[in-house]
Amino acid sequence: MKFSKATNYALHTMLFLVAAAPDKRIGVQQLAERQGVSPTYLSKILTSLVKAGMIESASGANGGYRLKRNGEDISFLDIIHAIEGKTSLFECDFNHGPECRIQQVMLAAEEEMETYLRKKKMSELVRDVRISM
Amino acid sequence: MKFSKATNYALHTMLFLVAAAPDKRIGVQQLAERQGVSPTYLSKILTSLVKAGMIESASGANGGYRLKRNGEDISFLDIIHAIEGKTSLFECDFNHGPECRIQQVMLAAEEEMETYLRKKKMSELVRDVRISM
DNA sequence: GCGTGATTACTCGGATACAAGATGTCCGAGTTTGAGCGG
DNA sequence: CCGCTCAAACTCGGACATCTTGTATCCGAGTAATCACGC
Repeated sequence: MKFSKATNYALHTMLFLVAAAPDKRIGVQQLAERQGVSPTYLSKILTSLVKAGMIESASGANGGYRLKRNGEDISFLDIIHAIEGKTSLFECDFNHGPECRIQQVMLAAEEEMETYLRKKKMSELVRDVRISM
Repeated sequence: MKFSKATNYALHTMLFLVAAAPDKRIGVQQLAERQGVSPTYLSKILTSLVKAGMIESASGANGGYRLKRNGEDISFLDIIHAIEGKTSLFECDFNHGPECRIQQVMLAAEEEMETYLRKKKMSELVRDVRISM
């Protein structure tokens, strides 16, 4: 039960893109170098974000990634769901009646966390990005 | 990013122990059979709960597991921490200054979930246990 | 009846096996930009 | 100066390699209750 490193990479990349000029494309090499990851691996991660509709990619020279949606709209939860998937963290799969009380508690707990992450937008952090990155 | 099956086994076992007569020892075979797990594997999981001080084990004939602490005191979080460990779910390990804003947000989100799970006690579910198990 | 030893039922812990997912790497293919060259 | 071609820079996507973690099994060892037996 851990968030994957890929999620960390995705979050940092998104924070950087939101902080950068929104109409500027940024190459995956630059993004990767900044975080110490291989470009191809980061590219694979960012593909998930493209599919989720948050960013768009451009091939060719001067290609790269660019925000598609407004930074105000992108929440932590959006990014996490794009990388980790949207299935719930806990699944009770043995059959002791239709609903499992334990399952219900765990789902409610998860919902607490998600509510927080849904409200937290990327743009909130932009002001501090130059200090913390 | 998923809770392990072991956590599910541990939660269900604890729920059963809390619901059972608190002074009665229950063999691992009975507990395992009820959940469709092998006894040795469940035994390994329960060892973690013993080390956490929630239950105690007795060897030999008529041995088994028994609650050590009061069921009222045992929260979901206690059990989850015993199985999954207490390290935080998110760790930003690259060095861009002492505190990472992303890390802070993720920790706060995790804390939201943990607060809920800390308040939720096993004994709250006991009333429904015969229906839901 | 009573102690003593053997048997039985049980848990404990380490070693091992297996599967799945996370984490990366490699490479060929496609795409866009821009430079160079010939007219 | 214009248009064409070609090379360079770049991303994309699939295939593969590796490592870690979760899941589970097996087996020998230890332990406690109980049974059987002999005194």
